[in-house]
Amino acid sequence: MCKDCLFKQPLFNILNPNELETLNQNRYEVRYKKGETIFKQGSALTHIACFTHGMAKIYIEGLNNRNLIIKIVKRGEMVGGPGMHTDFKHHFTVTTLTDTQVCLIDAETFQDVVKSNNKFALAMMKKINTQGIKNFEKFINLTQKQMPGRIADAIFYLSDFVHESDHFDVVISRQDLADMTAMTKESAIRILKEFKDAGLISVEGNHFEILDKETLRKICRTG
Amino acid sequence: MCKDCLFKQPLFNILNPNELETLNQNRYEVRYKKGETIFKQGSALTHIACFTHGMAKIYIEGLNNRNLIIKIVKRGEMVGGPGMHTDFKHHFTVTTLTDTQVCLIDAETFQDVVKSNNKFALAMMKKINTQGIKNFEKFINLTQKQMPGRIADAIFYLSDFVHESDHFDVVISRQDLADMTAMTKESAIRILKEFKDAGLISVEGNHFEILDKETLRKICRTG
DNA sequence: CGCGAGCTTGACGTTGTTCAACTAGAGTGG
DNA sequence: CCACTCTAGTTGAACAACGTCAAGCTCGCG
Repeated sequence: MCKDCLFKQPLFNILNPNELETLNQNRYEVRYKKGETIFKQGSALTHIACFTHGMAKIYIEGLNNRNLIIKIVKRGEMVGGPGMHTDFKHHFTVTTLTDTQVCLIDAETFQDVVKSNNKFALAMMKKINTQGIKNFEKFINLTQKQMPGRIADAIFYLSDFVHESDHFDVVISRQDLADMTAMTKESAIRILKEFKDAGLISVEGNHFEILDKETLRKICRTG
Repeated sequence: MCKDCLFKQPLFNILNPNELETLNQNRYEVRYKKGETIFKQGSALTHIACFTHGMAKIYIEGLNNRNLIIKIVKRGEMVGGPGMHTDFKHHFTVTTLTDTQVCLIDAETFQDVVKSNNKFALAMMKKINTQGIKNFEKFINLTQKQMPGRIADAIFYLSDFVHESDHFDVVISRQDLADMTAMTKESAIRILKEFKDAGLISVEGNHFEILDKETLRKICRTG
């Protein structure tokens, strides 16, 4: 039942019981194993996903088999995409990083609710625009910073947003880290080593630890 | 009068006469000379702009005085930005490329109309998401293509969207071209020269002409 | 014990930037 | 009308950043 869901989007509290029940009637739960694909870029957008367990990476499949990871999603988050209300296709691929459980809500039903509740529509717009602001920052990060700045950004993203701790075990591979920062795996590894040698971070396999937040933050700012 | 405006967004046809009149009551026209700034990044988003004459560049002010041009707007287009419905700040700067005339519509009034008319709200969402899809493409263009691919993209953008012709006089400087493609002015010039020497385009000062569309398109795709 | 996937390292080549010099044209004042 | 200046554009040489390729490593797993 959506109304009792502990992991639902705060957004859904705007809905009245009827609307929430409508969504509830048009959803189903699915479990994915690590590495499975929930949405595939180019395929039809028939559902939106709400994460109740696990994590996934959202990435754009670009040129020459290169990917660009734009976001890592976790419990409580909702994934629709810019295909919603437009061409109803997926413009990115979503692949799980851990075993994952999601609720898939019918996209048409969802759009009906948006149409019927304009407070909800406004909140959705706010959500979309907030993502837009983040994308602007990402543009600057990816196009105007050199590799150390981009890796530092990624480390803070993992620390502040994904794992919410200064020391954490990453769920992503080195290749994924490279795909977040628009560089090659080898380069990403080299920068990590530089940071490690400089005493900014500690890296042992998948365990990361931020040691010198100040300096690392400075590298973020200066690029 | 908005209702008689020849250059208004098709979007506004969704509004009923009352709503359109509300906007009409809360707008004013402003003329800008070439090079003037309409919106400044970081300042308060109090109005949205509808272009009735002229052109402008929308760019993000990034690191070390570098800019990233994300769009060129012209007559008939509306500029709000992701600050709308969120923090009500501008997240980019808009500077005119020619003498320009715009209608500035009060942002709060605009939001009231969005709230009251959910068909309009949905259309706005569609518009925002369409821009989101374009931003995704831009991510790939800027991060996964080398300079020739990026310049070729920019040339097609100018040809297909801005000037709508195979031969045109650009309104932007070489520096602007560099800011569209995330490279230095010198690099942009060099690539233009390469294209010229290869017989793909003709460039005389500000006059551009696409000579070999096929090859240029191929450069776009392969990066 | 061996296999394979992900990780790491080094040498090398390419791509793109920096810096400095030079050019052309548009305005400005004598 | 002629210097003069200012800006945008152009070019080349040196250099730094980044990618490619190939080899070796580690560690979990059958």
